[in-house]
Amino acid sequence: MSCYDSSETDQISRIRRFNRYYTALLGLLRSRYLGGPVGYGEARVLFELGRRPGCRAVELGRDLGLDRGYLSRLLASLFKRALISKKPDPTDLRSSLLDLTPKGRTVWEDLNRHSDGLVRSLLAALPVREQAELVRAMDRIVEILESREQPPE
Amino acid sequence: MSCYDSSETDQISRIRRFNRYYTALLGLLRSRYLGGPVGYGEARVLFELGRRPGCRAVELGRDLGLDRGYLSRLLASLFKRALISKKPDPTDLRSSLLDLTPKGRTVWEDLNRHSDGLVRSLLAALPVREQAELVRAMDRIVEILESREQPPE
DNA sequence: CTAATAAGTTGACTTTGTCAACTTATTTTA
DNA sequence: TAAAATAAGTTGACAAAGTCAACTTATTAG
Repeated sequence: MSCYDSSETDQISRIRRFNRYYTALLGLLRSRYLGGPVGYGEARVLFELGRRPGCRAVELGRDLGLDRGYLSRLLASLFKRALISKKPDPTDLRSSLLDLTPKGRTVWEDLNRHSDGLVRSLLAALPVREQAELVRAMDRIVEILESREQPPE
Repeated sequence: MSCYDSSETDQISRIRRFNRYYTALLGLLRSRYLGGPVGYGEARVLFELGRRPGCRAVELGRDLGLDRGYLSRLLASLFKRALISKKPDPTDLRSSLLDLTPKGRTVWEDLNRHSDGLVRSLLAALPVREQAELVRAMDRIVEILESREQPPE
């Protein structure tokens, strides 16, 4: 086995190593949400909604991979706290079009500032060259994975 | 803003994009554990224990980032099902040295086969050049992040 | 020797996620 | 176009995952 072994087995174990490493890192970032104004699930919904104003629950669920029932409750909770608004979808009476309220937008901005801060402190711990290389590698991974013919459903 | 903008703001948003993408991917992989012989938390513990025979609970907890109480219950459950064994730690009567039982080792092998299969099917959806590039990018990310002076606690 | 600290357990609790039944609305199809 | 299939969303009942603090016992530090 050479120093540049690229056997399938080796590749798999390296990817799994990355997955372990990144699971831990994301867990760390996620833990920094504890005690915030909204839970992690709600934060994900708010965040996505902030990026796609006027979308319907089913789209949020698809994008975030959330169960319909769970999402329904998350939305109900956000609605009760006046962070999101609903208006009737003119093309489908079963759905509503969702939006952030001004208050929700404020929380959204706070969450973004918070997330940015976490990532910023990560970057700050690296030399400038590594910062750039890190970002390039991440971009490339997304690019490659998105090019798959059939992303696993 | 040039095509190769590397302002801090831009880097942060690209990292956050990667985090979103990879959160979804890990969630997908994780969901494939549903209905297996052990839950996801137990699987993580088993997996780590398989790689570090004879370790103590506190080390598992550190490495996996698990709460002591939660871990204690996970271990109790694995013990009750005879997947792990304990023997007294000669140097500290509060701790036990943990190991997989033969049965636990079998489950561990199944889990690994399963995880390998998930990753393999991911790789299989990519051209060979991209496979290699993907793995290289992942290695590099781990390398860079591990070089940080103070990994966020 | 005492005080502080660490490993692990337990109880009580919250959050997160899953599943299926159900209602209402839309789409398909015979 | 009426009946059947499907889709969006809600709800109840659960299960899994994770958190927190009090507690016991053992170890270490002062």
